[in-house]
Amino acid sequence: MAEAGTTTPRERYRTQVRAEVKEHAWEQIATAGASALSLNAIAKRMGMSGPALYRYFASRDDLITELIRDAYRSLADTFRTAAASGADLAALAHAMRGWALADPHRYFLVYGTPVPGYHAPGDITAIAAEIMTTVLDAFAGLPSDGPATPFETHLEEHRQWARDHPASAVTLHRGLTFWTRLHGVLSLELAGHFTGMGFDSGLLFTAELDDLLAR
Amino acid sequence: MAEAGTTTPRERYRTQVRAEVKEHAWEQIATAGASALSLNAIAKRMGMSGPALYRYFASRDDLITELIRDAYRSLADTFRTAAASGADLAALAHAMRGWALADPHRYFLVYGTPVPGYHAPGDITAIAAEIMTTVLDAFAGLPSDGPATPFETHLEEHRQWARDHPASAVTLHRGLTFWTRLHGVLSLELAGHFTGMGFDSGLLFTAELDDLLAR
DNA sequence: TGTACATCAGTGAACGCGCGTTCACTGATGTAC
DNA sequence: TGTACATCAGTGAACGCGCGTTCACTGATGTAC
Repeated sequence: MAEAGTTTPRERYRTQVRAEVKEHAWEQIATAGASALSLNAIAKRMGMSGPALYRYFASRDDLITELIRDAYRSLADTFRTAAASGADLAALAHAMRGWALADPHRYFLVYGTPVPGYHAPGDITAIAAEIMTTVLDAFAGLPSDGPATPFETHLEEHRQWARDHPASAVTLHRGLTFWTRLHGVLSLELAGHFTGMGFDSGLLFTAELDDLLAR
Repeated sequence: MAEAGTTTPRERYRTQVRAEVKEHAWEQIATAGASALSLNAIAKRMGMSGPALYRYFASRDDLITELIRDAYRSLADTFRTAAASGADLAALAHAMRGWALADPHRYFLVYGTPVPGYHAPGDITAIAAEIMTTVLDAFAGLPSDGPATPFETHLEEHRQWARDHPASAVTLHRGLTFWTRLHGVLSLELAGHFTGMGFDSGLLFTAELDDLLAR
């Protein structure tokens, strides 16, 4: 029997094949969109028969869920790593932009058109919360002066999502704004709504960021 | 022969069936997503055989393109109507929010995850430009003081998209910011990324709008 | 007003396709004694 | 070190399904004289 914490050759093989399936899945998503993802097509590309993949994923939905989880995880890790190495908000924002541009299909799998009827399992929701926490932490050091706005007053009593976070309502608002503004530029840019307009969307992103931090 | 500008019964019938097909198409998109849209399924729902629909739409892609065109058109009309009745920027923003909330699937067909390989025909691009023009017009009356930022300087020489619009670079920037910030809140809200967080996303939207107009 | 013809909506059969998934099976790899 | 057994990866056949699209055809509606 294998020691605890050791991997057997079979386990390593399994892990490797699963990873290879996912790689092909991402390729397919990039080529034809997530809705065209097909286990049979992936199997064919890998030189295997269709049913073989059922040794590795319980179903097509199972594979997609795992891709979504990986996508969330990779953003959370990007943020955590950046924050751990002392990144400020600007660095965090650029890390996010880099993550999104590196693979737009991955961005859209997380933040794009939702699939009707699909509900993410709880652990994915937890990762989303982790991401938000990183953002709030990054704001925690900044001074939050000025009178509270109506929305911030509202947040005082509607902060379930940040129940365990010590940030003030003003900070929560700044965190949310950070989040929505970055997504505003990124989602339009990645979906191609700026193509042909002529300006550099990277500069627009930076301008938004500057405005955001110049409070 | 029918007089010019008159419609024959047959023409009226055609128009009506086409509209009915589209209605069922939207229902199907709402139920299972745009990728699951199927001519055969629509035909069945209408009590017709599949091939019958080919009298009304050249292909499945043709139908989808028309739905996208209709979606763009309805937003453009919403804006135009609002602007024509003297709406200010706040009213324009709320009109947009209303349009998006009235039918999230319609919003996502336009601003959601792009379909790999799909290129909108020229007339659709023209509608998108019309929408942007309405936004810029609404900003035209406002004072645009203060020193130009780096991005605004960039816009001076990269304003192909607003070639025919008299707005200053500062105004162009404000128009773009208006656009990205509203989409930032709306896209996250509609995709459900705020569900369970506890706050009222309408108030966040309004807060963004207030900040935007309080320059 | 009636007849001959043209137009056009809709049908049913058919083609070829790929999908997800199940099942019984083969053959290789690992495990226990 | 060798033998008996268990585990597990992968196959091929099969099921049932719905898809987009074409085609030859029927029957109703509209048009011309």
